[in-house]
Amino acid sequence: MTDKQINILITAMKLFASLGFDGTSTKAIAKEAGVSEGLIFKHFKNKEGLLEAIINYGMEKASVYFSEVILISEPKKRIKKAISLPFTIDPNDNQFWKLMYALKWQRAEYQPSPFVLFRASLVDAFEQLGYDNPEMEATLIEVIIDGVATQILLKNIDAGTLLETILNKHSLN
Amino acid sequence: MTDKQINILITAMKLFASLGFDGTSTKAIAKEAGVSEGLIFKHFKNKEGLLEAIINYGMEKASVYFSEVILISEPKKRIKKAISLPFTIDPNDNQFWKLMYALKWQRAEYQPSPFVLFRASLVDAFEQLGYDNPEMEATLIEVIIDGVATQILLKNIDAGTLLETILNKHSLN
DNA sequence: TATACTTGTAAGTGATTACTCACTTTTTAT
DNA sequence: ATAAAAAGTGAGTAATCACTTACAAGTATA
Repeated sequence: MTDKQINILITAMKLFASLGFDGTSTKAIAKEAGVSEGLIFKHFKNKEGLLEAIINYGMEKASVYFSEVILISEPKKRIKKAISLPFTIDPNDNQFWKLMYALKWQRAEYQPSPFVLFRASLVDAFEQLGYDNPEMEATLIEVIIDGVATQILLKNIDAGTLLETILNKHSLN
Repeated sequence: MTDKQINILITAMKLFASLGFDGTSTKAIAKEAGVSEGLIFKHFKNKEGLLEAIINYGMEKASVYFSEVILISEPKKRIKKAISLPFTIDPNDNQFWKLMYALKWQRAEYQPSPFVLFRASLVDAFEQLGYDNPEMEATLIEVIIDGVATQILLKNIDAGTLLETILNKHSLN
């Protein structure tokens, strides 16, 4: 991808994140990015293709963090790392994650594969630890991640001691 | 409100919840509700007014549940009840809450007053229990509620034993 | 029954939408 | 240097958007 293409991508991502996909016109994206409207369609075929490109671009960067969790062999450490994920979101990526969470509520079918693998590695960790119901324990971790992400991305809470408190309640330190 | 008005309201809520506010046209609402498009504007002034009416209608019903929490004087019981809230969502109200959560990610400024009072009552409960950081503990409860709601509304998880597990980790039973 | 008011409709309105197309400019390869 | 390909533009397009308006039908009260 060229610099100009990435420019369009980032601009569109910011607008989608703040105004929503349907609330953002291709004209507005072109104006904000400083290119002609036609160029968007030359590069990304249509508006939907632009959204897909944004998601792929973002998930490619994000999957690095998921891998870091999955590759930890010691189960308790893996779970600990998983919970810490939303606390370590790069503020530069805030808009991408806002867009991802907004899409969650509007496109029921959509569930990127990194998330699926991530969940499986959590279930595995709880199995190794001999928990009665590893599936449910994994769900509880997802609950916390979703909840923390919501608080961090929407209100800008002071996450300072929150992580430690959560780890305490789950006996993970 | 007349039956016909409520009919428009419910129809619009369903469409907003599944297609998004911007993704739903007033023409589509009228067709689905079996009324003329003009009638929507006669009753609700404009599309934004329709959304406000939906939110007011839904929050009025929902605030009953918030009140039930706030009115509990024993702090531990109040917190317990708060956590149990998302587990007791009436499936008939699923679409309303999906809409509310979707709006959260698109309308940063919007925060209905029942939520504000609800949070204050949580902070108060943790203060009564002598916690070091009642604000953070309240945030943690909100984290759990947001996370559980996300899981229940989007994936339809078996919430069976999840509530008990959460209450256990928080020493609330 | 006559009058006033609300409820409802159908056919519009200008503005905006995603997208196309004919064309020019820039880049790349030989 | 030249030809081919890619990048980029700007003025279109039909369709759809939220919303209006002129008017008809229904309903309540005198």
